[in-house]
Amino acid sequence: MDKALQQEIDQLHAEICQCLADPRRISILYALSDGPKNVGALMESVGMDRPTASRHLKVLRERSMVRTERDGVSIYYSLADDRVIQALDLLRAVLAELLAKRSALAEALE
Amino acid sequence: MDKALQQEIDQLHAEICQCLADPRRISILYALSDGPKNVGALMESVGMDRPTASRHLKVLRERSMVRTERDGVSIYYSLADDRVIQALDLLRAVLAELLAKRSALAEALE
DNA sequence: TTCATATGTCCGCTTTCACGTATATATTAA
DNA sequence: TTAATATATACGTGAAAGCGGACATATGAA
Repeated sequence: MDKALQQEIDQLHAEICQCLADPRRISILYALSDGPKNVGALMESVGMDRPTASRHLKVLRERSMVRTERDGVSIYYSLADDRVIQALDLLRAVLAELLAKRSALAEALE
Repeated sequence: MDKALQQEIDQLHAEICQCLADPRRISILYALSDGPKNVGALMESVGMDRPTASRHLKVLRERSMVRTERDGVSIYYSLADDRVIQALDLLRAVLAELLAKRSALAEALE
C-alpha cells in the first residue's frame, strides 16, 4: 500500500485508540454497554463531576464512538459500535493474564 | 465490585490502550505481527529514526506489549500477545465503517 | 416570559507526551 | 584493549490533554 496513505490510516486508527486511553472514558463505555444513559446517570455510575463528564463525552462523540439522542431536556448517550467493547474486552483479558503472571511471580518469592 | 478496585483496573486498562494510541506504535505492532524483527528492520519498515523507534519500543516494553530477545549485537522484538492485534483489527474495522459512511455522505452531496 | 433543570463550554493551571540532537551503553571482532 | 556496530537514554522544547470552578445554552413547565 502507498506509504503516505498507510500513515494516514494509522493516524486515524490511533485517534480511535486515543479515545480508549483514559480510565474515565473506559468506565463510560462499559457503563453504556448496559444500554443508553443520560449524562446524570453516567456521572453517577462513573463518579465524575459535570465538566469532566462533558469533556470526555465530547471526545467520544467527536470520534463517533458514541451516539446521542435528545429526549426532552435529557440527552441519552449510547454506544455507536459494540466492537469497541469487544476490543476493550480483549485488551482486558491481556491485562488479566499479565497480572496473573505477576501474581505467580510474587508467590514464588515467598 | 469495589469502586476503588474498579478504578485501579480501569487505570491499568487505560495504560494498555495508551500504548496503542500512537500511529508509530500501531505501525510497529503490525510490523511485528509478521514475526520478530530487530530495531533496524523496524526502523526500515516503519520509517522512523532510531531515537523515535527506541522511545516507542520502550513504551511497548514497559507495558509488556512486546518481548525482547538479544541475539549477539541485535535485539529482536516480538509481540507478547496476539490478542492485541485482534483488538486493533476490530477497531480498524470500526474505523473502516465510519469512513465508508462518510464517503457515502460525500457522494450523496454531489 | 420567567424559572428550573439538564447539558455544554471557557478559563487558567498543571501534567504528560512526542520530537530531534547529542550522548551513553553493550556486544563482538580485531 | 580498541574500534565498530546496534541499541538505549538524557535533555530541552513545544504541543496536547486533563482538571475543577465559573459561566453559557437549551428545553420544558408555570
